[in-house]
Order: sequence, then structure tokens, then C-alpha cells
Amino acid sequence: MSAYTAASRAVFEIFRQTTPLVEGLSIDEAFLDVGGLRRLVGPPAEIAERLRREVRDRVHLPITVGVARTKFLAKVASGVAKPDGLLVVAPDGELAFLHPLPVERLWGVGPVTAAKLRERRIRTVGEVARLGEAALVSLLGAGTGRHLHALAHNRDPRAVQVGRRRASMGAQHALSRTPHAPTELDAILAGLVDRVSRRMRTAGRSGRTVVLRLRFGDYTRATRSHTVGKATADTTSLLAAARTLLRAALPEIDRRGVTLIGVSVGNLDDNPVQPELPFQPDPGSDLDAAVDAVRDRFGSAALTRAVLLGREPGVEMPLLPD
DNA sequence: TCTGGGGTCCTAGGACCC
DNA sequence: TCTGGGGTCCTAGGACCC
Repeated sequence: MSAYTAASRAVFEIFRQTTPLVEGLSIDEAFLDVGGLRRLVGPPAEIAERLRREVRDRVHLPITVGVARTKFLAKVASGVAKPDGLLVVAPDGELAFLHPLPVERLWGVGPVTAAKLRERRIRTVGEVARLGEAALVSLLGAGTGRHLHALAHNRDPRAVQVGRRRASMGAQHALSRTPHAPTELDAILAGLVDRVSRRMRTAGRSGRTVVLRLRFGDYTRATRSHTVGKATADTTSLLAAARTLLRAALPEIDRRGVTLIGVSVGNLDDNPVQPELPFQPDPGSDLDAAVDAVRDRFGSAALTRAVLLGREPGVEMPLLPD
């Protein structure tokens, strides 16, 4: 576990001591629902100050807190208050706070959407709100248009969700623009699948959809996916699926060049154990368990796939006995 | 500035089934 | 035999987030 991960866990622990209603958003962001604590603990602003103090004293990190009636506005407030700040948006001052802000503050507005809005001379959240839903939908499509219209009026009915589980797990590797031989790409793929499948087994997850992510020489991207009938966290099975996808993409890679390979597994399930194990064991599950055990004890470099030998820094070709 | 790594959500078309 | 509607799943792409 990295120092960053350890600190993140410690901070989340402090959050959970304050309220059980904690929704992790990323390694360094979370929503806390403190609506029920007003009588017992005090107003949200006081709770926020206390959280900042505790994290500073116990984990020695600054945190920024945004307090508001909706998740969306709390996130905007914390974004405005960064770094190491606290901003409380009172219910009667929501739109006065929100409307002068630039459109980029809206959750879901990135460079593409911002550029489309700019073309219509829309620069602030207030201008988005005044534009009206129908005009936004015709400009940005139904999904984004309705979403932004609601946010611009601070309409965000989503509650804080506890215990949300990850929907996919993946790993990727950036490459130089020089040509790469199929064997080299295959070795990189094997290393990525190895990393992802191990993470899945550690987390007790298994998955059905293998996604191969490619970025070509011109930095455009493409994905190829394959879904199997039964969820697995078995390295051999996942690698077989990934290899099929890579083989099919090789002609295109050959033409356009490749600057990134990624593998992720989606359709994640909570049950990595195969119920019919005594009769139809996964071909590689025993091997995976043995490899995981060795790595748990001796570190992740202790064992590697033959296809990777001599490619990863720090991994030496072993001396074979005569 | 351009090009690191790990994710989420939405949309759309096609296949398939009833 | 053909047509139609509705639903689900899979695949692919795109935009966005930290």
C-alpha cells in the first residue's frame, strides 16, 4: 500500500467516525451526508471545521470542504474553496453563488461542451440556466442538455450512496511512437492482464467483459471488447480473451501505430469462487492462487510470466539448473 | 504543453428473443 | 409468411472526471 493510499484510508476512517453516510468518489474525494447530525453535533459548518481540524491533527494533511444542500453544489463549493479551504453555501444563497461561475464549474462540462457553449456566447452557469432546457437539448443532446439544465438550477436529487462498488478494473501502459513488434505487444498485454487479475482476486471480484483499449499513433482511441458467459478472475482465461482482441486489432495497429495499450475487466461480480469448482475447475485458478501466495510473501517481483522475462526493469532472467 | 494512469457515464446500432 | 413492437444484451465510441 502506498503512503498515498494509507493516508486516504486514514482520512476516510475519520469521515466514517463522523457519519456512516460516506460515499467515496475517488481516492481523495468523498461525499458526507451530515443532514441528520444537526441536533446531536451542530450545524454542518461546525462539523466541517471539526473534520478539517481532525484530519490536519491526525493525518497531517490539509483538506477542502464544501457544504451545500445538494451533492453537486457541495462539489462546486469545494472546488471553489480549494486548496485547504471551507465554503458553506446557505440554502437561500444557492443561485446567487452558482450563477456567476464559469460553465466549466458544472459537473459534466469539459473542453468539448464548453467550446459548444462558447460558440453560443454562453460563459456562465447563469446563462446556461436562462437558456432553457429545449435549447440546451438541441445544442448538446438530450442527456447532457437535461443534465446541465438541472444542475444550473441546482436540481440534483441524488442521495449520498454508501458502499458503491467499482464497476470495472483495469491497467494501461503508454508506449513510444516507435513501431512495436507483435511479440512485444503480447508481452505488455500479458503483464497488464496479470496486474488486473491479481487486483481482482485481492478485491474478491470477478468479471465477464474484457476490454482492450488502444491509442493509435495519431492519439485517437479505440476499444474492443469481448463478453464471456461466466465471470472469472482467472489470469489464463482473461489473457486468452485479451489476446483474441489484440490479434484482431494487429492489422490496424500495423497501419496506424500504437501509443497505448490498456486492459480492463467490466461486468464485475462479487463472487470470484466458482461454485462448481470440484467438477470443473478454472484451468488457471490453482496456479493463480499459488502465484498470489508467493507474491504476498515475497513481493510482486518474486514471480513473473515467462513472456515478460527480461522486459520489466528489475526482473532478471533466472539461472536454470543444469 | 501534449500525451500518464485509473476510472465513470451516456449514446447508439445491431443481434436476438418474445 | 410477413410485419411490428418492445425489451435485453453486446459492442463501440465519446466525453468527462480525478
